Amino acid sequence: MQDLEELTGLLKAIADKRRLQIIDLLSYGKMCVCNVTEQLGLSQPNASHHLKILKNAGLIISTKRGRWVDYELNQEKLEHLQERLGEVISESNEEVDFIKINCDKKS
Amino acid sequence: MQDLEELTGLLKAIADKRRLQIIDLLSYGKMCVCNVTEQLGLSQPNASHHLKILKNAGLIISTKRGRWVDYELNQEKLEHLQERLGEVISESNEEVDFIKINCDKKS
DNA sequence: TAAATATATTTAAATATATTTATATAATAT
DNA sequence: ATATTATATAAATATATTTAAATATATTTA
Repeated sequence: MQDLEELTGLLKAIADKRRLQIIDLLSYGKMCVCNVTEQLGLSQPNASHHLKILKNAGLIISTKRGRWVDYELNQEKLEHLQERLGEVISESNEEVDFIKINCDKKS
Repeated sequence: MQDLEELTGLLKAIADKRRLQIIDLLSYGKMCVCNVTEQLGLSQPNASHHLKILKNAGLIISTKRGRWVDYELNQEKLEHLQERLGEVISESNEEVDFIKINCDKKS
C-alpha cells in the first residue's frame, strides 16, 4: 500500500465549504484578502485563518504588495493533488493474496 | 459561483487517513469487512464506522453475502468526485468584475 | 433452540476544527 | 509622529469528528 499522509493533509485542507469557495474564487485570478472577505462575506480574521490553512498545505501562494497581501492558486500543487487522488482511487489489476472470501475463524 | 455543498461532503468523506486506506485497499477488489479490519488493523466497530461514512457518501457499495457484507468501490461516484474537483480547481479565463486591485475604503 | 460469528449501532470520552472577539503588526497617508 | 488601513495572530468558545467500549442484530452452525 501507499503513503497516504500527504494526500490526507491536502484533502483535509480543501474539505471545507469556505476553503472550496476560496479556491473557486481564486480560480478567477490573483486577488487580495479584502476581496476574498468581501466576495464570500467572511470576517477578516476568518478569511485569514482559512487562507493560512490553504497556504500551509501549499495549495495557494501569497505575495505582499504594500499594505495588501495577494493570494493565488498554486496550480502545480493542485494538479499534484488530483494526480495522487487518481492513483489511490484507480482500480488495480494486480493479483493480491490478502483478499479472503471470508475470515471465518474456523477455516 | 457554484454549488459546493456536495463536493465538500465527498471530500470530507475521504479526507481521513483510515478512509483513504480503505479506498486504497478496495481498489484491489471487493472484500468483506473482516478483510478490511484485518488488513488495516482496525477494530471491527471502527471499520464499520468508517465504511458507513464512505457508504453514506455513495463512494462505496455494500452487498450482503450470508453472514458477511462485502464492500466495493463505486467507481462512478469516485470519477464524479474527481471531475467536480477538477472543475472547481481549474483556472477560469472568464472576465470578472469583482476582482479589485485594492479594497481601500477611500477609493 | 442455543451458541458462535460477522457486522452494525449507540454512547461516551478524547481530540480536532471553526468561529468570534480582541489585539498586534506593518505599511501608508496626513 | 499620529492616525488609518490591511492583514495576522491569540484567546475563548462552540461545534464536529474520531475513537473506544458496550451492546444489539442477523446469519449460520451445532
